[in-house]
Amino acid sequence: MSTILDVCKLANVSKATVSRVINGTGQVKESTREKVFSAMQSLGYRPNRLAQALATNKTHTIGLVVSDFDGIHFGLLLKQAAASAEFANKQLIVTDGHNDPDYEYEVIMQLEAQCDAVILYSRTLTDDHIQHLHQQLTIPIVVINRDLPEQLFHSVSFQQEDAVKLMMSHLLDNGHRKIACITGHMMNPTGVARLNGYKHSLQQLDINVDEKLIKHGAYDMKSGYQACKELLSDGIKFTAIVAFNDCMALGSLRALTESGIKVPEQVSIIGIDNDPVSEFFTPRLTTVELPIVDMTKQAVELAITLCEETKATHSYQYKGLLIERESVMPVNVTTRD
Amino acid sequence: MSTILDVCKLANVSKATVSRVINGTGQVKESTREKVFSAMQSLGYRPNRLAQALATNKTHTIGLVVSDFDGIHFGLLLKQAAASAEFANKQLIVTDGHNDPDYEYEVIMQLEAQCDAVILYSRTLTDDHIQHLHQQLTIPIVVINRDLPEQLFHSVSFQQEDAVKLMMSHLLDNGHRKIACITGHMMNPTGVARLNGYKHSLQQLDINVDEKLIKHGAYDMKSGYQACKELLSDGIKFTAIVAFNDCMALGSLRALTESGIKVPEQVSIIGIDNDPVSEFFTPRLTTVELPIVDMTKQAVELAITLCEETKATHSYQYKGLLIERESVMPVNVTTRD
DNA sequence: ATTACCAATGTAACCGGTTACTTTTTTGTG
DNA sequence: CACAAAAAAGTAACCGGTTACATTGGTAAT
Repeated sequence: MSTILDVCKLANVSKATVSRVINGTGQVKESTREKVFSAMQSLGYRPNRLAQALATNKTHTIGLVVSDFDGIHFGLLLKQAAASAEFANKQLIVTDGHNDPDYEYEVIMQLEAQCDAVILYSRTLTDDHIQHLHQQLTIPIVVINRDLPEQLFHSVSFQQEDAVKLMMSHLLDNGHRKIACITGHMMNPTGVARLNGYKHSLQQLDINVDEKLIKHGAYDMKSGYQACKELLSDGIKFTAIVAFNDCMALGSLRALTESGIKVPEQVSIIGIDNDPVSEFFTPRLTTVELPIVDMTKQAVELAITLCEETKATHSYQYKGLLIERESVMPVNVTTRD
Repeated sequence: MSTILDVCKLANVSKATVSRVINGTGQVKESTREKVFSAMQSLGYRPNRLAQALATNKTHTIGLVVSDFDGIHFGLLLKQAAASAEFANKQLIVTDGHNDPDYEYEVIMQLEAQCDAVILYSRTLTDDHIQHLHQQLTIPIVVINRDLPEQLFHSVSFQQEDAVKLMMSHLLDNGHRKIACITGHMMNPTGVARLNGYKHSLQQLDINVDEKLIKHGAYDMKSGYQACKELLSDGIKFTAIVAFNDCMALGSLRALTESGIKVPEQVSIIGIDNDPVSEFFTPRLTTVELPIVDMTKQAVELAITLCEETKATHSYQYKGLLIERESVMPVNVTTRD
């Protein structure tokens, strides 16, 4: 690996001049520029980014931290983040927190010297953790898909409660009253907000919230499957399931199918996310879209903006959109009670 | 962000001493060690990794480059890589190549100063590209899931052709003779090897290879879906489909279901990967497992080993394992011709 | 021809660490 | 108590760049 000194020797100029050529700064005579260029060329020289970063205190890198690499919208999120970052000529470095808040906290603190900004998609950190990070870090932090108590940080969030209300309305409009609910983790605000959406929707119609209809999942197919199995073995009647993401909805679809229960004829299912796989199951899953791609794009753009200007708190909020497919139908009169 | 100098002042010692305390090297009196520790503590000091890397020429980081962030085994791969890296106390930095060989090449070259080793999971780079990289780079590179022409590089690979032969045997054993094939990209060795597996399996039984039964996909559900639709609209008879990954198998399952064709009663389907979602479709997909988790673990361990000792070429090869579920059944006699 | 100015380049300090080498302090021994 | 050896701490160069400032040389104006 050749260094700037090798280029200096070959082109017979000083470090400063080479640096000027690399960065296109200052005044350099055309002939020397060419000399330097061809020296760089023939050496296959590439400036050492670490050294550049150290000298300039600019890394041209944005960090993306997710709680876990098999997270929910993971694929779309990463893909869009990578695309947006490249578009802005920034390096993206992606890390996960192994679902461990302490580790995740440490990872982020470590990232400080390596990034100009951090995007955080966390489901394990508490609000306090994030608050602390925000105070400690000298680089901006953009929190994505998370409801913060107040608009203290830069954030790109989603109207969680309203989205669930949208799901519920769709079911309620179709005559469903006994609606089972498969939630996500309850330690973070997202799960709580969504559950509120479920409960409030029922309460608005004076329908009793039956705790036995609520099962806690972990956002993956298996837990959706298991939650549904429990629901069935509990022997409680229900005509529809709201799942707090598509994966769990699809897991429960499988559980129902296995038990010989027809979807949507006997039980309707609605998910949230609009996960790309949802369209390929039979029946195609009705869902509320969580526009993770747009949100990610926004988050990256915001992060990049913040690298240059540290302005006031920015925050953006997105909302859900119902995507009707085939997993919901009007409640079957014979099954109604 | 405090630096080593801040610690020096507070603890009233020199940089060298602080450095010794940080790294546990050299002789330091217990009392000064404590002094330095508490100074670091109260400042919340964290050594700047960039500076450390520059000084030592060791980054304690391994780079993972994938061609595209929605790649095939992507989730499992990243998760395992992250876990293995953390276990060895290495930082993992993940980047994608936007499916563009030139960009990917450049990304890898850029990584040189930032990593001690690179793991490459590429489906866009040609063998020549990889060869070049290998020559240019001063850090070791481990190629995963890719058949290299000769054992020139460190690699963790998979017996692609044999795996497809395994799939084919399973179908052939079940009496299938008209077997449609949904391939992946044909510009890289994996696709070619797999297609050879398909053709050779047939040839061994003196069955004609009918090019009309071969459709090219792109390893995602949509392309599997489309390939199958084409197969159907072409009006060619087939009793089974081999797809070169589970996603495409599941896409074709959907296409068949949509067209009212029963799987496996009328058409059998077999995939490869053992993608976690395969179990949740109905029927559960029969597949050949590609042990990506084990392979990844091996690759990371190899990469880490190579950071210390640059030894002879290591290579590991894994093979497929048939996982029988419900998407394959003996050919229906009435449909046989 | 002198001066002034500006373009082109070089010098050296700096970013935040590590480390070979040197100096100072402590300890042990006769 | 003197002195050698060992332990502890400091000094300064270095990693590979950037950049403020200094220097050089050429050109136009006087």
